Amino acid sequence: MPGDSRVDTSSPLSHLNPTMPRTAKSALPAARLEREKANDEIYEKIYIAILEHRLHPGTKLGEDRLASIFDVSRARVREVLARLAHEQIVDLFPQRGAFVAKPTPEQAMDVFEARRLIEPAVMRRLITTLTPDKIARLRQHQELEQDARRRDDRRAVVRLSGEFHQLLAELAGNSALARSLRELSTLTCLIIFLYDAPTAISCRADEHSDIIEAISKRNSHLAEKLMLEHLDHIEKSLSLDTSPVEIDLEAVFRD
Amino acid sequence: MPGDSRVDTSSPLSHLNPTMPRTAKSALPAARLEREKANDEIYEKIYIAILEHRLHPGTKLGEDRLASIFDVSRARVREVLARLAHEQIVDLFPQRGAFVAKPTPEQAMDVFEARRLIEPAVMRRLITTLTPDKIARLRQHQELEQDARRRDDRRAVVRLSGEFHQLLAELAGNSALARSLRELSTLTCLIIFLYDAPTAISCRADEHSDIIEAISKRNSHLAEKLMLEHLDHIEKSLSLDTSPVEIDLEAVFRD
DNA sequence: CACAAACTTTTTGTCGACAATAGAGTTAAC
DNA sequence: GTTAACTCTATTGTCGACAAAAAGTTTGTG
Repeated sequence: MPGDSRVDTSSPLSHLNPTMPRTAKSALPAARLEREKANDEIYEKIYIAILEHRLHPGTKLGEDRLASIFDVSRARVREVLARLAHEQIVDLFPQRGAFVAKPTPEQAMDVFEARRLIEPAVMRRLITTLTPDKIARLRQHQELEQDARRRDDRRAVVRLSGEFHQLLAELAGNSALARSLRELSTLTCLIIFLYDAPTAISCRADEHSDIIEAISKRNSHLAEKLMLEHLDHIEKSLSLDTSPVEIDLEAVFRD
Repeated sequence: MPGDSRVDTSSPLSHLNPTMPRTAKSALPAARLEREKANDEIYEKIYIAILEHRLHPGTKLGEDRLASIFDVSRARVREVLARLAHEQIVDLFPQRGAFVAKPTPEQAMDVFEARRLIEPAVMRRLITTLTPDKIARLRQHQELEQDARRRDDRRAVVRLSGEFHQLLAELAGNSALARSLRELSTLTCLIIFLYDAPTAISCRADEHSDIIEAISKRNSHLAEKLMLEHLDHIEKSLSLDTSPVEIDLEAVFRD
């Protein structure tokens, strides 16, 4: 769930601080969740649209435009855009508005380097804390993905591929790593759109399956190796060396 | 600079997308920066206050209160609080307001696990890209820290200790890792306040110096080892096993 | 005396309006 | 024909006011 509405009921040490609501009334009223949802829904709609490449990097997200589309006030839209901006999904230019982010090649390389560091660790942690339930959830997600592939639904494939990695991190059980990987994963979606060499398909179909297999056999070494190869395949299929920030028009038309 | 006002002038591929401002007029007008600063300033004031333990975890941050303190409208305060909330520095309870975050022991352990993963990688990267300028900046920061120690300014010491790790990540040159580490570092400040065993001092004085020494000698192996030990020392000085979320009052007074 | 209900106060959520600025279009001058 | 300055429009930034909800207070009852 992306919209992390932190209605955290577990507040430790609350007895120490008089400013906290004392009577922690267990589960929350749920009535307000509907209110909250309003904002989260429009957040998620934009988020998904971007992940699925229905909204291209660089496109402007005008406040009034979105406000009338979702039939809410601009203030709500503004809040959502701020959230997206903080997650680096949109760039916010002061006095100019919000644009879907366009990670630079440098950023892209940084993202992959970070993923190569974090994801093997996620594999290790996931395998040491593995349960049948977790394997089931992975297989379940894998079916969704293969379904989308069979339907040739490119957009869903891209999104689900990203979500697969997020799911791995979530199941691994380290909130900090999961948080980081979520951001890296969404950025990767943008990067793939911007730099994917048109010939190559972003993710080979069975690599995720292979990884799940290695996990379910608790073969940590293999799982890490497959993950690294998987990340390398994705990065190799990109052309990050091209188009350095500005095309030198003079050079193009010289002589 | 915490307030990441992304006035990114480098927009690659902008020629591909007609919705982007074409004439990228080099450096930005600077007049608006003063406007921006207004918000960033109040962000940073609260941020620093929390890092320095002048604002304790759990304290309520009322909007009206802050608005009159900083003499701005509530809307500005709201925006800043949203930003802090996204960085997990404050918890935002719907319809109730903003409170300085109180990471749970589980979160705390996750944070340290993530740091043990990321920071050695930061050491490696920093050393492979080391320049005299970077060493100078590290030494410079180190002096600030020792100064604060001499003055016995505990608050500054805590903050500067955290910033040291952020500086390392920044100098290492990977934006994604730097971003993650920034969050982890600020969370660590909160964690230290909540769980520091009162006997132990949070950071031994010379550990940072030792790390800088290892870096300047380009001894990656040693730097990584020292960093891991440093993190272990911090974590060991905490009592994360105590106070599990809720004190069982009945058990306390039973028989 | 304790507990519960109703009322009051305080605080947050939401919205619409106004001011300020950037970008586009237009006109004029060279 | 190209460039420069100016105007005009559309969009963002900012604010104050109103509505809704929670916390605090008072009152009444067992």
